[in-house]
Amino acid sequence: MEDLLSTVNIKVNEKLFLKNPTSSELGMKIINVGIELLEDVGFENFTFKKLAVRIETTEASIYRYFESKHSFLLYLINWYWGMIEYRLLIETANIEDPIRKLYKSLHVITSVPNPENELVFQWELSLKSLVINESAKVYRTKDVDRENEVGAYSVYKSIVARIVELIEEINPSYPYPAMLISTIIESSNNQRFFKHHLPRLTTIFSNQDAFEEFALDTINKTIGINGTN
Amino acid sequence: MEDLLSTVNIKVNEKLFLKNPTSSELGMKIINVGIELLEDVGFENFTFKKLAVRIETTEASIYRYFESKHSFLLYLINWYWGMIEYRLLIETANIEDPIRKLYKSLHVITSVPNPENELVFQWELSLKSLVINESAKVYRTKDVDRENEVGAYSVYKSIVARIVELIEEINPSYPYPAMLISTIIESSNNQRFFKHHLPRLTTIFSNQDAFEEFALDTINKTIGINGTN
DNA sequence: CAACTTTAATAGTAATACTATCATTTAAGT
DNA sequence: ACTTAAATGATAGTATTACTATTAAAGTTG
Repeated sequence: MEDLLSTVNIKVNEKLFLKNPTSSELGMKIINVGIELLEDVGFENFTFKKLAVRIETTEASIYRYFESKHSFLLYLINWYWGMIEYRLLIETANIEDPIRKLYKSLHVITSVPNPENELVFQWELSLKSLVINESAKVYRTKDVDRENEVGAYSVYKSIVARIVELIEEINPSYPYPAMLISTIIESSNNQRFFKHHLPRLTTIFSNQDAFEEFALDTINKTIGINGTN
Repeated sequence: MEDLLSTVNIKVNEKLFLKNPTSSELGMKIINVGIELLEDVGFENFTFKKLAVRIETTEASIYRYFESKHSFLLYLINWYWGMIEYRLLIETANIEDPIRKLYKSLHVITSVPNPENELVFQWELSLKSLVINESAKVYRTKDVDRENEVGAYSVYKSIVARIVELIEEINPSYPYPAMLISTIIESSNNQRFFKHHLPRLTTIFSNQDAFEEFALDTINKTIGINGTN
């Protein structure tokens, strides 16, 4: 698997920025250093002022790209989803068996990149922890509906729809495919957060990724796959 | 079931307030009107200033009770958890069969109060929607660890632990009880939020509570209960 | 009714979340 | 090389937020 970012560029909904940050050096710096700063201080303590200082530009310049720190976060999360959707596409392209396809999809969606492996793109790790730590905040605001109208969540929805189709192919009588898959996606982030901060709320195995196992076990049992994966 | 609130008073960790709001009229107003205001404007737009105006007091007076709006939210969520723990205790007290006990517990934890039924306590509905809309924000901050140290999440953890025990009694070989139960709890809030704002991420049945069914189905299948509910 | 606690009133501060203006640098086209 | 446009930098300013501090008034208790 080669470097996706350098070859493919992920399109993000144009309503999420004022000016495309991937179109300029400053824009790219905002993204790169922004992810870093978000990781360091957390969303609530993150300000464009701080970011401006860190990349040696001005607040006003950043505001030319993004309306607010909230839409900046939304942009980053959407970039992440876009990347996942792309990976979903290419990494499952030549798999015929819907069950294997589902397993692969689950892996793409829920796994955490292993720092020992080659990274698929530069800020893969930071972005993933950003998603884990902050993504739940992004849609739980009074603005969801407005944002949803301009398509801010359509990538997320289409990822869910794609997996729902797979589940329906495997077991058309399972009644809750969308619930199941969005539960797994959200839980992936939750449980990984718990693991670091509230370990008694989760289950930890020392040597392997408990969440992926749990997800697989849950999916298998709920939709009724009894294969020997 | 009589009015719990009027007879029992839910103890909330003392580190979560500067002065116990249940000890005075103003304190109670802060809670009551605070819940209302939070529901109206959402956590990000909520300020003590606005609350002060609405209850005709001053910002400074509110700050005597709570350190910040974040700790106010944390207090409310903890009050909610405390209430759930209490209900868990009394509503499952005389159930012997661990499976029935688990089902009842699940209901207490995940159900949304039906406005057509008698309410168990006054702000039951508002508080529940507060939990649904805002609770994910409460622990996903850079302060979790510090707050966790002073016990801000112990009620939540003890609720999870209680259900984990039940699951272990029912099926000692199920490997992920804590993950399963915290997933269900978090998902309960998520899915109900999705239902209102991002319906394509969830499954909706017109005539019944799809989430409770889903939760039951998932629990039954994952831990291996094949009874007839 | 004195002592004490609680609240109200007012003021003030540093930081946040922006918007506006204008000068300067850089890049792109002819 | 020259003109024009676009992007950035520098600076300033505003309303709101998230507090803290001080003093006065009101209510409560012993």
